[in-house]
Amino acid sequence: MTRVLCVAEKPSIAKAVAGHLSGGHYQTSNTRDAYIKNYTFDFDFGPPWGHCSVTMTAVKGHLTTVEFPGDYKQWEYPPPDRLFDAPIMTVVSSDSKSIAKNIEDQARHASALVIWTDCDREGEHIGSEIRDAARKGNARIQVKRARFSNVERAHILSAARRLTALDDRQVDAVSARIELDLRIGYAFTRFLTLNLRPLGGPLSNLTLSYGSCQFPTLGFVVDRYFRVKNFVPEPFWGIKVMHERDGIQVGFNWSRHRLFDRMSVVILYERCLAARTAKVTKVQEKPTKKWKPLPLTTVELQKMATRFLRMSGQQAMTVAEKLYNKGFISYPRTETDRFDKGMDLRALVRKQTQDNRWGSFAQALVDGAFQQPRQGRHDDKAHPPIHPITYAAPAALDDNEKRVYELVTRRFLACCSEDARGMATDVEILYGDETFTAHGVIVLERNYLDVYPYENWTGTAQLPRFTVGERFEPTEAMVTEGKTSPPGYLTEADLIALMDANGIGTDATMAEHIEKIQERQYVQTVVRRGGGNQGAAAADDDDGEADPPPAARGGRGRARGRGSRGGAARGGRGGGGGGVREFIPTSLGVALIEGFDRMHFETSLGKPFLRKEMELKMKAICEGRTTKQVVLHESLSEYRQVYEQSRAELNILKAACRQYVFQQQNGA
DNA sequence: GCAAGGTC
Repeated sequence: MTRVLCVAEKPSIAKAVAGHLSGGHYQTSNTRDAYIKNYTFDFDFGPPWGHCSVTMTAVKGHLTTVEFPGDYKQWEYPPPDRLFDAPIMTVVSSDSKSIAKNIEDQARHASALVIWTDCDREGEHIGSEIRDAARKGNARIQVKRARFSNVERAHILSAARRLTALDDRQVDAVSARIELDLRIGYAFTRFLTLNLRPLGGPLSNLTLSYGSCQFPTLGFVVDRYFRVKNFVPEPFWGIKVMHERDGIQVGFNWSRHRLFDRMSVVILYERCLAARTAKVTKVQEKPTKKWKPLPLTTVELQKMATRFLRMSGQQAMTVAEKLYNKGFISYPRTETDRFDKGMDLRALVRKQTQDNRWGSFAQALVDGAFQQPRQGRHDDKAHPPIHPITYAAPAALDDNEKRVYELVTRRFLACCSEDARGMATDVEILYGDETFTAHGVIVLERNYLDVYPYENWTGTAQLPRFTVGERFEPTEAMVTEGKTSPPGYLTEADLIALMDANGIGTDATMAEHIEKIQERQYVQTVVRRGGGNQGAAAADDDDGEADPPPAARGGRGRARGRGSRGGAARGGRGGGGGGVREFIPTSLGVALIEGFDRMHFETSLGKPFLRKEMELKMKAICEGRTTKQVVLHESLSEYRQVYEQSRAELNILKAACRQYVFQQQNGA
């Protein structure tokens, strides 16, 4: 009988796959790693192997790391730029030695290896690490790869019978990323630390790290900080028309919205008054919907947790992982916002009917209100959207777990119900030469909103009846006055959204990068008082719309408008109390980003473009348009130039540090 | 002492 070794990316997948392949009949043995078990059973893979004796085990993510040889471990010598072409070694990481040994031992008895890692790039690379470990035990072992995107029984069984090869292009793409991150991260970290420490003061014992993800993340925080700081409010004027009918006050908004010239507005306003009556030119009533949310991804989970649960993204992930390990929710690291057609979602809804908060809602879905969730455009081909797996009674969870579980479950139930429905009315009037509009909505069916308190349908006022062609004299018309307002500092939800949009980090690491730049003392958080607003501009004009900052973009250096809030209370990690945490850079963070921005680079290190470029190059390797060797060569010579120039213009960076960190007033 | 990516 052919002996086959199967290896998954994590213990939970090994267990699930072993369960499906064996039909639940497997033997379990412990390994020297507390979390990893070997499962043995028989399985028929179909031709050519047929009936096999199988051992299924797992790794815990990457088995190996890369490092420099011993003579590059000192910081003082050789100089940091030697790290661009120093040799590097791939070694089994210290906490994975026994796992690698287990695979090596098991491979000795097997003639084939089947890799069951996640179907994403990193998973492909982990597969290659498993392959290397197995070949140490058995150089001639045949290597196959199973491709699966969830752990449903039928899907796993069919994956086992359609084995493919490991995709070495994806392996190469990741190994290029690993090597570049190591060389560039180490080289620039040493460069910054060694060169800026001599400035003394707070710099003398800090580690000034550079990383392809942490620096752009810092860059976002600094960028927003300057947009707030340099914001110059601009006054504007508008016209508002009010009319009362059937006991309802209707506010009509000016179609020109607002103008930045007072005299023009006054003239237009006087023409309105001169006309005395307004004429109704359009009345439109039509059914409208508020769409239910998309299935939950990691990025969305983190954004929601920071907004509604007063947790940091990092905390939310820790809690979600606990819930996952207890089997209550699905894998919490996913980019996928569409459910696989084959999944039995109704069965998952049914498990929630026993709850006394959302049970009756779930029951109504089971009884016929169920709707297939919307399909988003993202699919990582590795994991389904985050959803509850089994019912968790409140008593089984601690406080934070309860809140995250509730969020995941309510989101899931909302996804499986109907969009909210309403009737929208639009009325347009002509008053003088000016057009005004009023908009009203009545909510007819709340549907998903009943189970989803995180959203509301606002502006839901009913309009009184108007008829096309009728004339009326408005109860009131006035000139309004306001000024543009600055954006708020970045909230964690904003920051996560920016990282996501720019491809900085992965769903699993974004929260870590945010932690890292705090640990490095590049940024700090302050608590904005006044509650759960979402970091959008708090508009002080009277029509409730946020204004983009007009003049300030890019115009750094002119310090006007709101000043730094550096003296405000330091944000506690635990959230607590009211208020949303906002990120502001420290003087050190500003100095580093400003320093690099003032150097004469095509693309500054503080901007997200370099990481984006790396992403594109990885994609090109995967698609066979270039190779790992070419990418490494190109990127390293590019970064070597950046390094050379940074060294040549070091005085600019130092000047920025003196200016911001030491508050001295001489620029570059 | 230094990166980013997996996972527990």
